[in-house]
Amino acid sequence: MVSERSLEVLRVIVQDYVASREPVGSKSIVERHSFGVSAATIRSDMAQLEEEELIAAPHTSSGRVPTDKGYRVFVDQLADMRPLTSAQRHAIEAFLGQSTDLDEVLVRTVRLLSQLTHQVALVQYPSLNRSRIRHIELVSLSEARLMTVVITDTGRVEQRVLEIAGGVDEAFLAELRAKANAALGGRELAEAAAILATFPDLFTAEQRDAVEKISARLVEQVAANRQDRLVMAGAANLVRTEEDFQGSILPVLEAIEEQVTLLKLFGEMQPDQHGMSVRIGSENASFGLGETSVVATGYTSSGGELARLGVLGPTRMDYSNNMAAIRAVARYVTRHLGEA
Amino acid sequence: MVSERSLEVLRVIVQDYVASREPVGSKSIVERHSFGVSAATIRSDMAQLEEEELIAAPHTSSGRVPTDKGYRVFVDQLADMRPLTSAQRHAIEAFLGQSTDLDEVLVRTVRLLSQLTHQVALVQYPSLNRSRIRHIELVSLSEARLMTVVITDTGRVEQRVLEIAGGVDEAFLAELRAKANAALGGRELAEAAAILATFPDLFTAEQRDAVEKISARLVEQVAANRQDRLVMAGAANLVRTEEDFQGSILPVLEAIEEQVTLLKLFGEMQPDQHGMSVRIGSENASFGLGETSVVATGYTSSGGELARLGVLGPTRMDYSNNMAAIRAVARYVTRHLGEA
DNA sequence: ATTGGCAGTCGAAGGGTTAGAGTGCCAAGA
DNA sequence: TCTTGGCACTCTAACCCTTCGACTGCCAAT
Repeated sequence: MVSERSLEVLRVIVQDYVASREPVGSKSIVERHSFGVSAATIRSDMAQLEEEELIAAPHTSSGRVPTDKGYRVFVDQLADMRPLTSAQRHAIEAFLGQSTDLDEVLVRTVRLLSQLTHQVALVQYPSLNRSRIRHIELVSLSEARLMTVVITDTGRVEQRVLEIAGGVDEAFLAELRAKANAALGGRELAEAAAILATFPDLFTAEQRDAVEKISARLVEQVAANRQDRLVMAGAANLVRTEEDFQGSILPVLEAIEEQVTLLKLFGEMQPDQHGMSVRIGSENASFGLGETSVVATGYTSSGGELARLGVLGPTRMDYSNNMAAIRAVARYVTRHLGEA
Repeated sequence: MVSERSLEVLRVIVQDYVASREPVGSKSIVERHSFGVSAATIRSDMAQLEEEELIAAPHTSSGRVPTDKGYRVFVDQLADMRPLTSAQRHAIEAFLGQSTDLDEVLVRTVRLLSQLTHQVALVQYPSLNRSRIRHIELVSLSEARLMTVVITDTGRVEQRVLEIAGGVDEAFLAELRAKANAALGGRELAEAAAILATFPDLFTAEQRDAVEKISARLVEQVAANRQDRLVMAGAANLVRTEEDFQGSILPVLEAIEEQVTLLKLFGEMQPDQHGMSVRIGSENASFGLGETSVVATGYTSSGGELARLGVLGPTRMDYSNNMAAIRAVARYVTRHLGEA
């Protein structure tokens, strides 16, 4: 059992260690904080914490360092999400305020987040399942090449190129375009596949082949969930914190470039009662990221839980600050995208 | 003056040093290569090279290492661009063969390049100046928000969102869309601004305000040269070669994320008679990249010199292999995009 | 429960030595 | 004039040893 004061000691150990990267000793604790007790007393508290495996010693005669379990307790029980400074709020406004399209919003968001947290920032593309189709465009690029564009009410534009042997004529394209827009405009993406399936019947036998091909492509395009992509910024911060990684940051950088791993990890994260998810060190071992922590939350564009955004960095990170920054940014992005 | 054999010695010093990261000594040269002379002779050749500042000694009694000037001579006079292995050619085919739209081609290209060279790969978005407008789409997203989409014959889609106070009605939008497509379809992007300037006169006084706003946005959109963006992959390779950087790789990673610096650097590069550009170490000092080399070449999509692609890495890199890989990939991409 | 005191432990830092690789130079040979 | 073997010299990397200092853990006293 850990006493009340012991938890307080854990808190300052986490804070001091995060701030200084030096193992924290009992003496420096009584110097820097006013516990009103002596170093020996702090030592016995530290013995308790060590008993519970919340802190550990790199070597016998050095200060103590939080374990992953210690960080976990800190995040769950001790971390206060202190509100951002007004300068920070101002930065968010200034940074995101003038964005035009979705891509731009995401890129600016991720840059902002990496600046606020000094970590690698990640933003997942929003899911489109609940969006509705605004417009479908078919453009012939050349003899045999055709481009299909789907525009949704969330401002997302999906484009594909496909080849049609023998080509298609403009009149047919116009007809298909008109029918597609009439039938699909305003519908949710999820409905599109069923509707498109009936399309070939609306055309003459000789056109049917092309219609089927185009429909198939549209279905695929509509199903292509952009949630399988994420935007990243701040890789330089990884190098800056390189010393916090026991091994090399190479696997971490590779995971970031792969994206797949991170998307899976994002998918597994369970939000707490404040909507924040934190995964710490060894909790990510199955992803080969046993020395990194991920802090994330969800954001929504127009209706429904849509996607996640957060940061990734060494276990030794400023959780309080990062959680606050992420929450603030997520709220702002949600508001900004919700205006659509 | 450097003798013929001295240059040959420079070549093997570069090759061996690149391969082993160890300073090269006269003894190891006679062991690994058959010059038919003794170590003492090689030493006098090395004295010549050192006199010319083509090689240097990290400390008095160690082997020699190429200087930036030495790499320069190597690249200009000694490097042979040995053709790729058939396995490598095969990889290019397999990797790029199935790409659909432009974005996809670029992303795949940059990944491929980083794999072939083990360096950070960079691909600049192609210039659109010579492309022609295929289609213009105006979509009302909500009361006051409108999306403009410009599609070009190179398969590029540019989208913007703008706000129109008071909104616009569908009929007007349809009219504007029709007129815009009639007037701009098939025209080069460069011509668009002039044509759009005449647009407000075609509409009634009360519509003019909205038309002006939309036209202005389209002009901006058409002028927005995508050449100011680049795609990047293989940052992990930087970490892998970290020891080749005297200082830290931090400024390099930052430059990569900034993009602006690299685009300027790309812009300054002068192709040699084979169309390849190589900038070595201190030649990039003005960009804060005095320890990195950049190898690049141009590629074209449909007509005209369009954009650049290449790799960036430590001065100690395998120039022969990288130049060959870049040239091969650029040729393939040019061919692939030219089919449009 | 808290405290001061004290012995004990361990890593980091400094100094000194050694082994080895490599050069530079020179005088002799082709 | 170029090449060669020999040899003295230089300098680093590695190793060991010692010292210094920070911290803990324990204990007896409060």
